[in-house]
Amino acid sequence: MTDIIEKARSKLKEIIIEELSKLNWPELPINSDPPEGDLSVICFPAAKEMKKAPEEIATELAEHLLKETSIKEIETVNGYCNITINWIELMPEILDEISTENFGRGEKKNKEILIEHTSANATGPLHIGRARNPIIGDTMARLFDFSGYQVKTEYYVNDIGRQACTLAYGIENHPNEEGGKIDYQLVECYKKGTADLEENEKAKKEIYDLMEECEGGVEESLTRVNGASKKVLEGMKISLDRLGVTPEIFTYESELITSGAVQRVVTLLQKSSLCNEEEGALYLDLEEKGIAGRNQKFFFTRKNGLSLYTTRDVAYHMNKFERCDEALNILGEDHKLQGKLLTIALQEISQPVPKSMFYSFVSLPGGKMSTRAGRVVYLDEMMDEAVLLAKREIEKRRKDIVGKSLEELSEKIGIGAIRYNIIRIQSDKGFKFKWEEALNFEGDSAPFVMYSHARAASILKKIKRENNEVVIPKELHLSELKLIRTLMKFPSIVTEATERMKPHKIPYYLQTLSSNFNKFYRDCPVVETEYEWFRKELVISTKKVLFEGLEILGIEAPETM
RNA sequence: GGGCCUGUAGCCUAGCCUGGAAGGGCGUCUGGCUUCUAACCAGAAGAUCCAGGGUUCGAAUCCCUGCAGGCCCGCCA
Repeated sequence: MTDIIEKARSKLKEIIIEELSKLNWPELPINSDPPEGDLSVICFPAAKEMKKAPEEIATELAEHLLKETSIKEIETVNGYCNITINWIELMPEILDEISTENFGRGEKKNKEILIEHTSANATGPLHIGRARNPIIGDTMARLFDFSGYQVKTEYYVNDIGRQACTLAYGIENHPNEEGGKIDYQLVECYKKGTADLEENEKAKKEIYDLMEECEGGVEESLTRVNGASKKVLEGMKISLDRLGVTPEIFTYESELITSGAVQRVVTLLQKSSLCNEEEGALYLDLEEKGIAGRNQKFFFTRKNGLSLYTTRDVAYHMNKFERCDEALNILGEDHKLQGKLLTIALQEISQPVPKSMFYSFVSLPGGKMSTRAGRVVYLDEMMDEAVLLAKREIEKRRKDIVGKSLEELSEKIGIGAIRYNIIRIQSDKGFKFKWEEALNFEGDSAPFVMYSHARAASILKKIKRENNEVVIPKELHLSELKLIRTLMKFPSIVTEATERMKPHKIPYYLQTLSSNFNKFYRDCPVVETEYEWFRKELVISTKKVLFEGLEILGIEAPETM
């Protein structure tokens, strides 16, 4: 992506540096993203050497630079020399760039990235703590796609192991037909199964036997357990779908056993020089990898020879890399150590390693989320609340929106608000869930951004003239300048958010863009004015960037609201 | 005990990688809808950037030491 402004900035920087050396002044740092203007020369460092106040240096420098035609104006504040580029002369190029179809989109890369997200144990309905995973994962998938990668999304289903076996046992021994949606229905079976596991020796043995059979690859047992997980998963998928998240591939842990992939990993790990044995169980000694203490022994088989979760995870990643060039995992922070061990194991057998993004947990005002203590907010519940509130808000201000349109719009706004409010927070920051924040429809929120988009759409609808005269104003209104400046940042924001895996950059950017657009349409009338053509171009571009920014967040941008 | 992460106005949050003017939002107070939709806009008040030390002309940002909170430390998943 050619960046006109970046070029203009670099050129101007060179000019400034040249001027400084001509004047025989010390070289000064230049800020390329100052709070005011486009470039800012920081004059403090020269103060001592020149025996002058920074403010005085700034003023003098400004006088020397003013003759430069690419500079629109210079303001000196507290020893900063703030330079505004002459945007008008760049305007034709800028308009060209921001109006291209692919503005902000990364060039097509011939790289397939597989993003694994959610992968929650299929034992019951998703709650809002877990909801952070699909929202981050889906947003990253959209970001990578927008940046030009070929993206696949995948949900890893842990359909063997204690939880899955307990579920299968629960369904068979405590059938339940009540409770509506299937994941709510079956979680009751799971709860009863868990109670049995804890209190009833016979049940415990049955569940542990089932686990062993699964790990050992007994087909009938695998089918039983996999079937149970799949049922609950159906319910979870409905919730995810409503959130706008639809993982493309579901990979089942059991498949890794039946395909022999796990066994192959065990064989590979056995050949490692780090491999040791203790009472028949195999482990890697990680001392030389800098891991000491309790985690030093990384077991990959049990004394009965069966595999462990991490062993299967190694197999899973080898399987993944047969299907992609890069892998990204979205995981809760409780998986950090696990991720580290996985990486070491993969490296030990010369396999590629995945990237990981970890997020902190969501708690409730009463404390940690706990199904047992009845302290949970389900994702479904939250979506219902948000959509209902959105509906009430629409009814308050738009009597003309009714019926199906009302339902659809409420859905877009309610779901959008949730996604926005979760993704806006940096992922390694934990937070307490509060209804009033989750349901915020003002300020830094999805509806705020959506509203700006709808206003842009509305302005465009009011433009009647078709072949407007192309007129670029001789002066830009400050609100126009700030809007254009913000628009031009979009490509670099997308790149940064993708590459540094910081999806929260997008809502932050959209908030700023919306805010600048709102000020623009307050200050600069568009319809039936001398500058209708020019401003219409700005509105079109803003609308498109808002639309695409929201799309990256998985939020639909309505034409009216 | 060890490891990782977080700490910024009453509340939420950006900035930390790459040092240079503490940015948004909620809430509070004041003002603005006969003029492209007021989910908006303008203005005000509100910050010892967890504490202490170090490096630097300059530290929210880098380094060290604490403190507080979260997460992890099984031949579980």
